[in-house]
Amino acid sequence: MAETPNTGAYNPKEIEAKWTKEWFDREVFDLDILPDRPVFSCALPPPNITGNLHMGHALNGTLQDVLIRLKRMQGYNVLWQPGTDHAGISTQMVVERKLKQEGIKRRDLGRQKFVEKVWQWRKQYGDTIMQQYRRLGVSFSWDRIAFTMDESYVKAIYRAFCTLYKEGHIYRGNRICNWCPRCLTSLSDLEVEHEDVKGHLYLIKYPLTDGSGGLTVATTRPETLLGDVAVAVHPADDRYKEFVGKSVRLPLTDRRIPVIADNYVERDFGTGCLKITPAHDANDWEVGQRHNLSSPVVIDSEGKLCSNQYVPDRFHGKDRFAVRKEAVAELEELGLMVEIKDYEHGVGHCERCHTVIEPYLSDQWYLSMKELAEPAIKVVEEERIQFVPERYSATYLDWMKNLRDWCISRQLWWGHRIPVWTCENRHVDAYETAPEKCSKCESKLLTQDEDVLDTWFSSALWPFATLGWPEETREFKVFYPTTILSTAREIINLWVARMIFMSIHFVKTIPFKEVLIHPVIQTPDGKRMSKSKGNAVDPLDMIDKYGADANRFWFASVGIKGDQDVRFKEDKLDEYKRFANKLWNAGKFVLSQLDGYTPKAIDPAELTLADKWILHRFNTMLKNVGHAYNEYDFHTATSEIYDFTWDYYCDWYIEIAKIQLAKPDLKEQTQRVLHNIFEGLMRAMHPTAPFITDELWSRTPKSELFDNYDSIMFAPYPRDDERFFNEQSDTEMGLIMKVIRSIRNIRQTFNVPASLDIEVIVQAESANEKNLLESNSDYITRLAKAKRVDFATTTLPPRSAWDTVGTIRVAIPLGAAIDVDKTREKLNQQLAATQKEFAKQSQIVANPDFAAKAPPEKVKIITDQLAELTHKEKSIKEQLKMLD
RNA sequence: GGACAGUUGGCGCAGUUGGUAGCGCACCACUUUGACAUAGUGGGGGUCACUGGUUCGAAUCCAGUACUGUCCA
Repeated sequence: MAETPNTGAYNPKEIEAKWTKEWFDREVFDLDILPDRPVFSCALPPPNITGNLHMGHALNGTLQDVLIRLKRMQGYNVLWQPGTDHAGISTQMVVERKLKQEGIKRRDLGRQKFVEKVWQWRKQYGDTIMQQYRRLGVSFSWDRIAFTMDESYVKAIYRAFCTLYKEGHIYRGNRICNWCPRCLTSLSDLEVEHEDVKGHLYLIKYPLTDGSGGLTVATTRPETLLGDVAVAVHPADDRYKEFVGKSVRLPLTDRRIPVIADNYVERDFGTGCLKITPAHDANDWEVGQRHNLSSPVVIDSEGKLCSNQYVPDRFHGKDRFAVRKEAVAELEELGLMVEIKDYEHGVGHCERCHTVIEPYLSDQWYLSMKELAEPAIKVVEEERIQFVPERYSATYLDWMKNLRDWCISRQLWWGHRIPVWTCENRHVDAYETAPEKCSKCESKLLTQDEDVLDTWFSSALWPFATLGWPEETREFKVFYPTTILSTAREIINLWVARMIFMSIHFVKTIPFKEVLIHPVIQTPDGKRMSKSKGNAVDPLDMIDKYGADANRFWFASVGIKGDQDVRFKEDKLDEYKRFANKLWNAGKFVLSQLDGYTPKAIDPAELTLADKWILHRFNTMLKNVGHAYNEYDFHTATSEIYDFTWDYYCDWYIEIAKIQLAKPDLKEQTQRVLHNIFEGLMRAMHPTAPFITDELWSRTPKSELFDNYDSIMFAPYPRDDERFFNEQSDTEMGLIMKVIRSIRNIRQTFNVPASLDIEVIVQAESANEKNLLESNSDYITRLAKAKRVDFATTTLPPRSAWDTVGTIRVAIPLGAAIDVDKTREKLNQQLAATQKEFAKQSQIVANPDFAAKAPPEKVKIITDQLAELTHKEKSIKEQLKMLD
């Protein structure tokens, strides 16, 4: 029924709806742990609850599902842990925006009410992406969907935090952090996107207080000069040595600031004089610390100029960018602006809202990284954790070895509130649950820290917190450490690294053994897909249009072993849609031929050449697919299956099977081969295309061996069977196929109508080849549409169309119908090609070094080819002569 | 600025130890034969980015250059 009316074409929508319902009704995805089985597990990188499924999710979901389904079929206990994270900033933004439409402001609502609103939103929309994943057919352990704000997960986070706090790894620091003036929160280094921006380099003169001239500093941010506390030069810079120790007058204010010497200054940059603004630049902060300088704040948390003694009244409360303009104008008027150059430089932007980051001096919580990083570096260096492709371990190690402390606090309301309480006597401590009294003085007057934890802090515990840690659950014992983690490369530092050091620290083991880094899907012209640019493709639209299996097939085809970037071309989905249709129709045909057939194993003794050949091809394919999956080479696995199905099974074997099925003595064995391969092919393909294979497999008759399997997804994954490898059949069929193609070629070249029965003359010099072709002439007559093949004629009729296959001549006597000029033209073309090839080959052989240095088997190949070419040339010349 | 990757017919890509360049789409021609026109059959089309090196022999190995992209600062 799953067909488009009147056409017989495959209709994926109907099949996908049917099986999705079936799978969920029967709860086939729920976790089931069976005794004495090997284990394969992985955790889905938790998507954000505000998110929608994008191409990256769909790609990564497909790759993991292929592995999970494969391992499940291979008899493993599998766990694929799904779930979402609470996405502090994003979710808060979304809910704030929604409330704003209702005219409600977050601060008016208050923290508790606001958090309630977020929970309401989460209940209504927070599962959207998980529902979208269903369309892809992924076999998560659906009964185990986790969320980083689940009660048990929260426990894990507070356990982790308190442990790190008590060990001294977490501390509070007053220092420069990345601040988003729109989100009003700090961000970690990794949440800042650096982007090249066309700006200016301003050269500003700071007059010396002794009246002996001035120093010209270079800056991209003149508005920050109000917070300057020094001008720095390089200690070895002869141009400025004499000024060190003097002071300058800060323009736009009356302040005097010193000239200092510091190695940090790059002599070649700008003028070699650097203004130092410790409160608004991370590097300046370091300089300020070294020289014991103060750090006046002149820009507030909202990016406006402060109303304080450092800022002239006229700038109070004005936006930082407005003040930049005004300051530049004033400096020009004062004659202190020496030069303004165009200048392109990297500027940090908030990853979520794209506001320009303001380096901001504030109190934040930090996780000290040095001790935690060390063992995490070791496990990758010692290859206890391996990256696939391997090159990404360098990305990881590079970052881990140059790690700064991690700012883990965020000034948000949605998230895990930092479990640190301060009592009335200023005793500070961390508590896993809300304390009744201070741990030090027993005071009952305690206040909790206002900040929440970075979402990535909770995600860092994902692989073990979802398994119930710190409880020793059964799942934890069975499935941890997980087997693989599959993700995108931009997440290596943000998430993968953090899971590794957290797992080592808390669980004393690695979180996963291999990290699979999949490619990034780009637009057709190689640009990054992004929702805001409007060039993103919605995978759900693609599933609607081409079917989930076609999409999965494409995702698998570009999997891990491929490039690091993949350009999205809709044509490719169409190709795989057509492949699904091809499979569907082949299935229809095969199933229609199985009336009255009882499944039986194949007896290798009772096979025709074509049977042996297709079994050889099938088992070769299975072997290659097995190897490919072992290496996470999804591309090879996919193309092996695709090529076997279309090029060998459909194009050749099914056509030959039609001949054999018509012969009573061959019918049953042909059914057997047709059926065995088709049934096995469904299982081989199931991990990539679960919907169509489940449908076709469910309709395929099966032997009692399969009675124990409820669904194809639990049936054993097919393995190659040595008994069916048969190279000889491959060589022999290859020759027959070449002869058939040769006849087809002649027919087309000479416009012999398909309806016209023709006689074909085949002359083979080799007795073996002759016997082979003769005993399989059925294949030739049927597939080349010949009335009869004549192997006996030694003298060819003069007006024949010819072709050669190795030393075999293939001819069709056309009599008066032959176009002599056309024949001559074709033969001359062949002659030229043969001679060209001959020249090329003989050049190789003519080189004395070739015979001397090349391995003998290679020499033989070339000399054999040369002999064949000579023969071919002779044959063509004979044919030409006959035309005269 | 540092690192990584890519460059093969019009387009998207394969090409595992170096040994006569393949696939899909598109293109041209023929075919509605009873699994499939979302198909079948045949055909045209590439000095494998450039330069140099190693080698009897290089798309393949090495070095450099150019362009494109990604990650990190």
